Amino acid sequence: MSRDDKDSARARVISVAEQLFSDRGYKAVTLRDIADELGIRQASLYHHFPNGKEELFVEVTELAMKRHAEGMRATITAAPEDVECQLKAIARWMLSQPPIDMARMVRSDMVEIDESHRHRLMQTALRSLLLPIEAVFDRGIDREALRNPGHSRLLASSFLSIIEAIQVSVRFSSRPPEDMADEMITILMDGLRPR
Amino acid sequence: MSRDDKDSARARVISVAEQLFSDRGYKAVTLRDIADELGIRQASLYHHFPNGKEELFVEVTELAMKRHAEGMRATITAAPEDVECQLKAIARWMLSQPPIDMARMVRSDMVEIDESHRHRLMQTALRSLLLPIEAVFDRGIDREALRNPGHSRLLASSFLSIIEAIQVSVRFSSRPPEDMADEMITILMDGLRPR
DNA sequence: ATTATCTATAGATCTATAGATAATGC
DNA sequence: ATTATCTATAGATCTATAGATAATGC
Repeated sequence: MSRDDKDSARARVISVAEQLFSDRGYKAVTLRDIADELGIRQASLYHHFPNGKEELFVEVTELAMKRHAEGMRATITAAPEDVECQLKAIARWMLSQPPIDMARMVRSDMVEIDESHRHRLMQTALRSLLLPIEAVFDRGIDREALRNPGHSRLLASSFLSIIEAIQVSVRFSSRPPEDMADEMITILMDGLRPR
Repeated sequence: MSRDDKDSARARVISVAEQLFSDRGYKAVTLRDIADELGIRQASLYHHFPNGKEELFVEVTELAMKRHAEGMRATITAAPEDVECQLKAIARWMLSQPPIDMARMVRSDMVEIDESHRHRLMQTALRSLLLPIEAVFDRGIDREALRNPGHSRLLASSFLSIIEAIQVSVRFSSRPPEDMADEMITILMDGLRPR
């Protein structure tokens, strides 16, 4: 088998695993689910991931985080130097990716894996997702395009959770998620109070 | 055993199960986990819930939803007729309860249970959590205390997800969650843009 | 007599390992 | 020769059932 096939076989495993883990979480997805989706046998997964399910989950999550870190960076630098524009661009980027349920990740998935893996993944998630958004708010505050809201970390995690909620609501609404994100970002900027 | 003991034994099971399910989700919590926490044997749970794990989960979730519906109602009627006050009161109520991860519930937990149970629980969650918050926003819009933001459902689910995010962040921050909620509600009302 | 627990265990499912077989590249 | 799959299966874990035993109320 060629180097390409080797890569793409492993990449296919990761891609299917990411979809399933993203949807149902670490514990609820079995290796059998992943193998079935790939049309191979459960034991064959051990060729690509000799250390089994946890290794696969860690790898899937790390790759997703790497993708997010790079996607965020590219999205933000490509957007105009304006907080509202940058947030809307970030929202579009996030909505183009498989949903991340941070709450589930922290409270359900992470507790099932090794202490050392957990610690590293948490750091990576913080660096890849939360900090870039936080930086957008901080730059806005520096430029006095935002008044100082006190805690940009809280703002960033609220923003993230709103995007996640929109990704859930897609199941029940036919409204384009980008519309919903734009609407909420406008509200964050201008407030609900009439003027 | 007295009627009270009967009730309280069952109630203890439900209480422990709620804590565990709330923390780690349906699939990740085993009946053994629940029994261990109660200091009884796994099989003994079948005395209280003859239909097993799914019945227990459905009952736990329905009771939690009933509690939320009533808590929301009481909280909102006790609060002043002012959107900001009512939202802050709702936030305090939610923060006093075990966290609900709506995204996990919809995407992970609900897919593991029976179609009919799922359907009913989803309806109950909508009625108990989302609609009361939506109604607060709608009344604010009617009174012209809010400008019409278009979609109060989106607003309600965003609000809920912000509170949930705060409940997660309690793990990493020593800041009182009520402070964080108040800060985010003020931002929702007044916006981030300087004036 | 009723209620709440227990022990023992069946049957299903899940992760992981060992070793065989097939496909591909040199 | 290397890589990717397969079959077979061990061992752990999980849900659920059957029937025994202990505790409580009348």
